[in-house]
Amino acid sequence: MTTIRILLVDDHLVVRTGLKALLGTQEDLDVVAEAGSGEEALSAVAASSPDVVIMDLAMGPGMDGIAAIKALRADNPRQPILVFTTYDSDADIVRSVDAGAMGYLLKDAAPEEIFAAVRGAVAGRSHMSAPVASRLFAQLRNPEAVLTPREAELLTLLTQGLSNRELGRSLFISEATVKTHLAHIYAKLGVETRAAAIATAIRREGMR
Amino acid sequence: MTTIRILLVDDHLVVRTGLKALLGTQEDLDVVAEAGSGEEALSAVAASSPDVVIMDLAMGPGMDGIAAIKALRADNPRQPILVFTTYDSDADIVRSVDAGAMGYLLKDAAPEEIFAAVRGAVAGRSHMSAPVASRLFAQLRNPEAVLTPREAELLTLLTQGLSNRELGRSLFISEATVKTHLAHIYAKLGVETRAAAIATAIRREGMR
DNA sequence: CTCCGCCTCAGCCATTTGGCTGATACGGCC
DNA sequence: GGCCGTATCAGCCAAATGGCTGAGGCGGAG
Repeated sequence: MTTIRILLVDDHLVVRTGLKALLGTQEDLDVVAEAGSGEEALSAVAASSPDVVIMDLAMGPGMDGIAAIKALRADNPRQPILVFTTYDSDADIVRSVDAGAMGYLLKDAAPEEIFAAVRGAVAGRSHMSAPVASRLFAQLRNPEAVLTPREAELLTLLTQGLSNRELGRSLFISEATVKTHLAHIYAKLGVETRAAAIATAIRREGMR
Repeated sequence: MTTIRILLVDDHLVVRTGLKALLGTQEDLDVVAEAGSGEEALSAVAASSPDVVIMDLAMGPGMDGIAAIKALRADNPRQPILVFTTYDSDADIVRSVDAGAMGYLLKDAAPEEIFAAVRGAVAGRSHMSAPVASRLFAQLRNPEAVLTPREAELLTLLTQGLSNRELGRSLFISEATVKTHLAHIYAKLGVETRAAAIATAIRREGMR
């Protein structure tokens, strides 16, 4: 049995240490490199060409996890990448899978689940924690609730606290159009006011 | 030199493992118990009476970190407690100190800082990570920007997406009063609209 | 006791937002 | 070619929001 060589990417030393300790209990798993940022991750992959990359999404200033995944995939499209993060926001999940992640683990996952996901990733199998999977299924069940690109763009600005006038100016569209988009967004999010939309978006969609 | 007996409280096994590994490198520090929830923390303290409790604030369902601190302090007012968390939100900092925490560490703190904080806590010294301290100082510099209890209460409901009418009903006050409070809140947060207030509150004050 | 901060409420008015209906245009799909 | 989803815009009207001034009660600090 060949050992699986792993790169850990997380901006918290404590998390890296803990993960390394847990993975170290398995004979076939070996952490060969660590990175504290997206930039470091890129050079670490180039230097040690790991079998699997385990990456946190939230990573302080600079390149975030999604961007790092994309960059890694651009260099090597077959590099298996596992997302390992605290939150299961719809937006993060979709963007991660979109960026090319092989799996999506939550930080409260049981060690066995993590081990299985790592081994599976090398074998080409993808894995998601149960709460993550159920969220994805929920999205698939009512695709009409998925925001269009333009709506998502508008929602992002909305959560910055912009008024309709400002939204129009920022996106080079009229206020009328802004109102149309907003009405659609409200319907899809299941809310009736801008305030609730912002609250929902920041909490549920992970727009921070 | 007597060894310092530590209780770790964090709902993530990975974090507990990492922290234990880091603390284990120090001869005088010994993790004698772990807890994955506030409830577990209470019985763990009763069972092993640690010298220091290191506690995460965010802890899944059930009792949160703040409540756990209060409960611990109620049982034993001299129990040193260190908060160890990811975010440095104003609200969390103030509430932690208020609840009786001896220190406030961020999860990206250097190991040496964590060790020093633990040893200091036992000796009766309090410690806060630099970003945390600067936030507290900022609050002290302009006390007029601190929300009154009633305003904070209103802001919490505001971030749930309630309308003025609903806010009034929830707090048993007239809409006129709601508007007065809101005007004060906007001024203190440095925003001009409800939307911006919600965005600011959720992101900066940590109202999730 | 007096002053001040906090909480409460009222009225007025300008602006913003939300709900509605309807319309044009473009691109992909069958 | 026709249909559908997306994006764009208009006009109208009701409701919600924000800015302003003013004011009463109440409790703590000086």
